[in-house]
Amino acid sequence: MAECNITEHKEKAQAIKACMPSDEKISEMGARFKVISEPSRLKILLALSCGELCVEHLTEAVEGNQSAVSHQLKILKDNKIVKNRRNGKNILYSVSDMHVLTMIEMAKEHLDCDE
Amino acid sequence: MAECNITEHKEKAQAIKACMPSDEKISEMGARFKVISEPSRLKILLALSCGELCVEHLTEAVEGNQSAVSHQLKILKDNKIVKNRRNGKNILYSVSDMHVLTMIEMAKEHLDCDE
DNA sequence: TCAACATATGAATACGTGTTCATATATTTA
DNA sequence: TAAATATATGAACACGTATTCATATGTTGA
Repeated sequence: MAECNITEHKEKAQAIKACMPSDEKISEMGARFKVISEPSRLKILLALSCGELCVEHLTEAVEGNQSAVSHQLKILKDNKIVKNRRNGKNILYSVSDMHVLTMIEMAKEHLDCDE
Repeated sequence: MAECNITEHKEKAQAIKACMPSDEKISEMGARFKVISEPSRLKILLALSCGELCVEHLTEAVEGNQSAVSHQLKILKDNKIVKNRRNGKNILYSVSDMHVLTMIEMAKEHLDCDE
């Protein structure tokens, strides 16, 4: 974070406003977190972190139903967090954004510490 | 992540199911991301990352209204992401969970790379 | 104790979104 | 080409939740 070391209290708010990212950038950051905040999507990503999977096996792995998984995969794909490729009748999905996996891993470890 | 290197495709789903965290743990992880996914809360945390602030100045820094900021602060506090202390008429808030700041910082840097 | 200030909170509203059901699209096999 | 299989998608519904408004609570100073 940029430096915001002001002495005056009232000016502090102004200084912070000045170094605050744009609303657009904040929205983008939030969107990123929101995508991985939904348990159903998180579960899908945890499954895909083990490697490429077709929708059928993925659905089985997360114990969901096919339609719901497809809907969530679309959201993940639109957000460029997963990618897919066709293989015969199947479409194989895999994680394309390793950065989110890192964050998920961090969150997981953080929880492990608490217990 | 645990090892999931199976050769058989169908068994893969079973293996992934076996090493999948519990639904409860997944929900907790998701909740953690959800708290910092809302732009208004993200903005508050970015402001507080510069140091302790009272509600009034915080409200000014994020250009919000007092009630909305208070509501979001309650959510952040309930989730143990911020803490507060009274100082005369004012209540000063600060970040208590440095781990989320790290993740926010990561997300911010990741965005900076794309542009 | 009263007035002024700072913060919190309850209720109402509006809005986004995850799930489900039904169905469409696409690919392979017979 | 028809049937079977795999995946995607649109619409309806249900649900959570952020914001706003009005007001309550708590603190200080006169």
